[in-house]
Formats: sequence, structure tokens, C-alpha cells
Amino acid sequence: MTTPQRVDADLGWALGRVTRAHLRTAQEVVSGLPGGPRGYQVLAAANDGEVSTQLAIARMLGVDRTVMTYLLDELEGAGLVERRPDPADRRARRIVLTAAGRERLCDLDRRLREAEERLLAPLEPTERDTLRELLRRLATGAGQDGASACQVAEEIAATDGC
Amino acid sequence: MTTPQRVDADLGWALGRVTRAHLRTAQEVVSGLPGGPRGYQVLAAANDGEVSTQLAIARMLGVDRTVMTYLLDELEGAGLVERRPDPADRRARRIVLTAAGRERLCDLDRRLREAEERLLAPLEPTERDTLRELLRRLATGAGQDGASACQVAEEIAATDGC
DNA sequence: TATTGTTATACTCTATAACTATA
DNA sequence: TATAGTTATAGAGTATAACAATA
Repeated sequence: MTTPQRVDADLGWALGRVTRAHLRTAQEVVSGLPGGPRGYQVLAAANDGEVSTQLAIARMLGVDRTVMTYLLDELEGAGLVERRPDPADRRARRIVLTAAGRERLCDLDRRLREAEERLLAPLEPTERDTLRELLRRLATGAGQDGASACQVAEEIAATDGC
Repeated sequence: MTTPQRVDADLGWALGRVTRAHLRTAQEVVSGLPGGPRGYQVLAAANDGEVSTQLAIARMLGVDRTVMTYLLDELEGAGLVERRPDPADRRARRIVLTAAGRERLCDLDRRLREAEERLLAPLEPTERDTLRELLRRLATGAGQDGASACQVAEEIAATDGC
């Protein structure tokens, strides 16, 4: 009962390949959006009110808080989001989508889903759902940033903006 | 039947988080190995003779061929691999593991598997196998580099060096 | 003419530290 | 003293182009 010692048996190898393939696909879909695929994730994170401050979004996305500044500068410059003072903490800023931002998010969301289905084409429909679910659970439970940024994922929200 | 528009419903978000978490874990495990986790993948790719030239390994790993030069310079300097002329094509070099390289690969492989199991801890054992299998199939089928680098993955080899 | 491997350069992304304003 | 956000700098990683050797 020894290990295969093959690259294609390595989880890191498979994760890297799939992630890069997804990234390439997503970059084409969101071309023109400030920040690329990460810019989309900022919009999506800010869209549900539970994760709205810059730091919370940064933790949710797994990036340093310093990158949020540039990212939000661009997204705000494009008129997609606004930085509003947090009434509960004057140090923090709450990121809210503008009407244009919500519209853009809807459009991107639809096209990204289509692109993802093409990426997952080698799998059966039920397998695609399984993979999505397993990765989602792993991403919400395996985050090194603590559970604070992940609590929002425990339930599939009924909020629906489209 | 509209889309949720939540970050945690985005495949790219989950892939990014899980991949980063895996990368951090792997970097600790392979600390000291030239090239880090990618150096391990080179060793694993070169270990099965089917993928042995620098270009084939680069495609298998999804990196540019120029990075293979630095990566192999370090691994060869550490005495883990050798560059041998390809008898069939004098332009190409076949990468073969030294005895030390095979030994190192065995050790890394075992420890990486342990680390991966810790990463997959939030999932049930059967779910972990499912995730590994789905990602493996996707990585071998979804590669943009064509099928040439992926043919090796169709069967679980009986070769076992440990 | 196309391909393998190498080298040099430039660019992007990220990490780190320092600073402010608030808590 | 600790935290949210900003800014500047340095480093790692990556992509591009040019080159030599071979097909």
C-alpha cells in the first residue's frame, strides 16, 4: 500500500491546472472589468451585505488588505462601487454596489456560469454539482483566515437581485 | 431561476481559496526543496518515464518552458535530477531522477499526502476520494496545452517505487 | 522553416513596513 | 495598545523576445 508517485496523483498539481484553466477562461469573460476575475469577486462579496467592509472582503477573497485599496480605487473609478463610512466604526468603509455595479454583476455572473460549465464539460452534470459543493465546503472550512469571513457560506441565501 | 450572485457560489473563488491553502501547506512540507511545491511536481513528473523531456514536463505542469531551466538548474545542483541527451532527438534533454532524487520523492510524497489529508479534513473520506478523482479528471481533460501531456493519466500505473 | 533549450529583460503580483485616523 | 485603511518599496513569480543547436 504505497503511494503512486505520479504527478497526476498530486492534489496540488490538479488544483493548479484547474485553477489556471479557470483563471484564463474567467479573464476572457470579464475582460474590461477593473481587477479582472478578482474584481468580480469583490462585486460578488460586496453584493451580500454580510461581507461589506474592505477588510472583510479581503479576508473572504484571501488577499492582503493592501490590494483592496487599488482594487477598489479602480472599481470606484469605474462607477461600480462606492466607499461609504461605516456608521458603527468610523475607521471602516462599507463597500456598496452602485446601480451600474449591480447590473454589471448580473451580467458577469451569467456569463461566468456559462464559461464554468464549459470548463466542467468533461464531467457529468451531477459530478459538476458535486465538485462545486465539495470545493465550496472546503473553501469555507479550510480558510486560514479563520471562520469569521466564512460564516456567510453556511446557507444558500434567498436574496436574489436579478 | 436566477443566479445567487454570492462569492461562495463562484467556482473561481473556491478554487482560489483551496489552491492557496494547499500551496501554503505544501510549501511548509517541502521546505528546503529547490523550487518548492513545483520542484516536487517536476520530480514526480520525471519519475514516470512517459513525461521526461523539459518541454513535456513544462506542459504537464502548465508553466512556460523558460522556467524549467531555472527549476532544473536548482534541482540538478542539488543532485536530485540529471539532464541526459535524448537519443531520439538531440535537441531535447531527458530528465531522470538520481538515487537521491527518488529517495527524496518518496519522502516528500508521503508527507505531502499526510498534509493533503489534513487539508481535506472537513470532508468525509469518500468525499475526499471523490474530490481528488474529479479534479484529476478535470486537470487531464481541461488542460489548454492539448492532450499530449495528459495521456499518461488515463490509467493508474502499477509502477511503484517505494 | 519549426522546435528544444537557454538567456536576458520587463512586467505583474504579492508581501512588508510605515503612516493616519479611529477604537 | 490595537485595528481599518492608505501608501511606498522590495521581492517573487511570470511572460516575452532573442539566440544557438537541431530537426
